[in-house]
Amino acid sequence: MARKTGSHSEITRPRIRDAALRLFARHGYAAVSMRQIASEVGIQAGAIYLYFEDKQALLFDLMNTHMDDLHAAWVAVEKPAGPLNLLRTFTRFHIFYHIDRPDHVFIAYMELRSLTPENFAVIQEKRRAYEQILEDVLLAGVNAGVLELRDVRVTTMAVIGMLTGVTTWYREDGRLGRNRLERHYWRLLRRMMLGDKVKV
Amino acid sequence: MARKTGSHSEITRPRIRDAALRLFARHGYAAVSMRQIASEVGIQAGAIYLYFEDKQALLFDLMNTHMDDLHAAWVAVEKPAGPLNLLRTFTRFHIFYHIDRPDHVFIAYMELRSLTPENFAVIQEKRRAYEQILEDVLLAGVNAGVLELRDVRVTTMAVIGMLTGVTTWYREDGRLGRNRLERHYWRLLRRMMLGDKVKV
DNA sequence: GTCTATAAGAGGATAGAC
DNA sequence: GTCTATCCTCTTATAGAC
Repeated sequence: MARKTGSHSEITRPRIRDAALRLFARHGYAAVSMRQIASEVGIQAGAIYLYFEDKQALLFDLMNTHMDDLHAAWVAVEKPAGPLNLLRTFTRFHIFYHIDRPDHVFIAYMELRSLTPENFAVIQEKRRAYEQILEDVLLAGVNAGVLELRDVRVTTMAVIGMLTGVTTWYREDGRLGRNRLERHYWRLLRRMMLGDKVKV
Repeated sequence: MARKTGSHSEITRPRIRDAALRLFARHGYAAVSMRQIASEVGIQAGAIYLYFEDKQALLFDLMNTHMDDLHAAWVAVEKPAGPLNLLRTFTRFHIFYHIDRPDHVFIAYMELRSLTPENFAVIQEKRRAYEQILEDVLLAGVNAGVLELRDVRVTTMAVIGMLTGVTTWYREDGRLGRNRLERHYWRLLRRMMLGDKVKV
């Protein structure tokens, strides 16, 4: 039953997404024209409207898919027992997932202001839900008496900021490999979380 | 000798800067038109060109002034003796300076990609120099045997990310006052920096 | 110093041929 | 499904009146 004749839907649509993702990340949503995106794909500007209602729908599709993929990826991760092991797993997951998708992350953080109010509300809620994952991990650690934190919410935001900040400076070909990077961050985090219970 | 008759240079120019700063922060450089900026000030678009060569010069002026002010503000801070006290002072300075100027910070981080290569190089170098301040503080702490850090550069970036991330969620009318906020962050930082030397 | 008017072009989006 | 052609609006920037 699959459509075949002359249809490139399954090829062109993802190619438009890829081009838009890269261009939006590089120059910003407002600075990129439909003509530029089309040119990257090798089609005409008008053809984009066969796949996306308008420019805003294209941006929303990129951000929304990213947030859904991020959630799904975390769900798929095997979770170890114990709050501290779980925190380590989240740290590793977050850092690796983010440095592997710098363009997605950049857009998801930077183009929130380019969304319509309705679309913004959707994305913002998914961001909140993701932050909640970390907050729940920390809360479990506190309740289990493993972590010593005065304010779980503030700590959550501090950790998210610290981890996500990696994407702003990490380079794949830089001095540090991804594994050493992750271990450094985990060392810092572990100290931060455990207080005087840490044995370095 | 000051010019007086009919000249509003000293009034209009800063008003253009203020309007542009707010609009750029809210909607992004590329999404804001000269007409919008002029309209906020109550002048015509053409009048902006009396004060700034073009739109790019306006953006650069905002970012460059911000970086210079940031450096100058740190230089003006009274520095205590001892690496740990100095780190505390830097933490407090960075958090307060940044949450007091959310629009400046937002632009300085988000609109780097909107700068011409020449202007980008200038701003990037000033950002690097600011990060160096923190790196030097940490280095002094390590050399004095007060701080225990494996990799000063990575720690610097982690701390900068954690501190600057505050601006993405902090609200002046939120649950937390600025002083309690700063103390929370310092608590986390102190643990992170001191390792097993900390007494909580 | 600010205005109106305008140049010269790029923007998003659509219509209709093929 | 993609093309060309086009509409109409908005853009940055300048010229010249006042």
